[in-house]
Amino acid sequence: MLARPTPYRPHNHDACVSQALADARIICQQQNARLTPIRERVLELIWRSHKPLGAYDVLAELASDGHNAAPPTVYRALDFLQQNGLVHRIASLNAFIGCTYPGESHAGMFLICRACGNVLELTAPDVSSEVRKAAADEGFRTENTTLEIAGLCPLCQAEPGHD
Amino acid sequence: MLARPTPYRPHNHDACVSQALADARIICQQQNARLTPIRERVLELIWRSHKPLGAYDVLAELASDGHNAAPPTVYRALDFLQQNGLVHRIASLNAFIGCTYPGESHAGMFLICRACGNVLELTAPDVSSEVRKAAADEGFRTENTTLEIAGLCPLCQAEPGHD
DNA sequence: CTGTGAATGTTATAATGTTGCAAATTTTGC
DNA sequence: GCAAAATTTGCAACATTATAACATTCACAG
Ligand SMILES: [Zn+2]
Ligand SMILES: [Zn+2]
Ligand SMILES: [Zn+2]
Ligand SMILES: [Zn+2]
Repeated sequence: MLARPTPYRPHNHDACVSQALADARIICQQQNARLTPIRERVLELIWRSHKPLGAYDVLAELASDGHNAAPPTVYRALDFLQQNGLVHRIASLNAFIGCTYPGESHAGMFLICRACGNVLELTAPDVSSEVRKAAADEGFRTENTTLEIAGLCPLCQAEPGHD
Repeated sequence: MLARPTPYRPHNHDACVSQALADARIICQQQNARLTPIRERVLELIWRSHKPLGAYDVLAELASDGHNAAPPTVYRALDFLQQNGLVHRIASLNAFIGCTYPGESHAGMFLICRACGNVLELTAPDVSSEVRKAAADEGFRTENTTLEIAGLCPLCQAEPGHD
C-alpha cells in the first residue's frame, strides 16, 4: 500500500490540496450536494493548513481574500462540509481539519501533537471494533464516535520545539 | 463484582453523591490537595446531576445558593477537580461530569445518550490498549485520550422520549 | 419568464472561556 | 505567636466560539 502523505512526512502540499478539492468535487457530484464557491474556498483554506483551523481563522482568511464574510457564512459552510464527510471537527480544539478519507465510511481517530499542533487522522478498525463492543456490552447504540488523542508526534519527541 | 450504580439503573442518588464527596475528601487528603468549600460545592453540584453540567450551569446553581460567583471561580474549581481526577470534561458537550472511578488511573470512555442526556463512564481496557497500539504504530506518544460515544442508551432505544 | 427552494448576507446576540490584578486566606519558617 | 510567602478567591473586563432571526440573492424547474 502506498503511504499517504501525512503532516509528519514532508510532501507536495499544493498537490495534496488540489487532490482533496478534486475528490470533494466528485463526492459532492455523486451525492447531489452543491459545492458552491464559498464552500469550496473554505475547504481549500482548511486543507492548506494541516493544522486544524478555527472557524474564526477561516473567517480571517476569507477577509484577507477581500471576502467580507460573517460568522454564519463560515459555520454554514463548515456544517455542509461536515455533513458531506469532507471535514471533521476536533472537539477538543474547537477546530476543523480536512478529512483524510473522504467518501470512505470511517470513524476517525485523531493524533494531535500538543507541541507542533499537527493532527493526523487515522482509521483504526481494531479500535473501532473494540469501541463498538464496549458500547454494545452496555446495550448502547453507537451513532457517533469522538476519538482524539493528545500527545507528542514522532518529530516533536525527537526535537522538542520543532514545528 | 458488585454492579456500580449507573444513570440507567435507578439508585439512591443522595447516597451516591455522599459517597462521591467522601471519596473526594480522602483522595484530596492523600494528594495534599485542598478541597475547599467552593471546590467541594462545585463537585457536589456536578454529582447531583448525572447529566453533564456546563460551567455556567454550575454558576447558576451557585448563584441560587446565594453565592455571588463569577466565571473564573467556577472554571478554577473545575480545573482543580479535573487535575485531581474528580471530574471529567466532555469536550463534545462543553460540560463536566463526576468521575466514576476517581483515584483509579483510567482513560475514561463516555457513552452519551442524545435522547435523555445521561452519560455513562466506562473503563474499557481493551479499547485503551487498542488505542495505545494504534498511536504507537505511528510513533505517537499518547498523553491524553478523549473518547466520547454519542448514541442511544438502552432505555431510550426501548422508550423513545424517555428521560 | 416566473415561482420555489436553497444558499448567502446581515445584524445582533448567546454561550463558553480567559486575563489580570487586588484582596483574603492558608501555610511555612522562624 | 508572627511575619513572609504561597495559595485561593473576588472581581471586572474581555476574548473566543457559536447561533438566531430575518432579508436578499441565486439556481433551477416548469
Ligand atoms: Zn497534505
Ligand atoms: Zn509535533
Ligand atoms: Zn448516581
Ligand atoms: Zn437515554
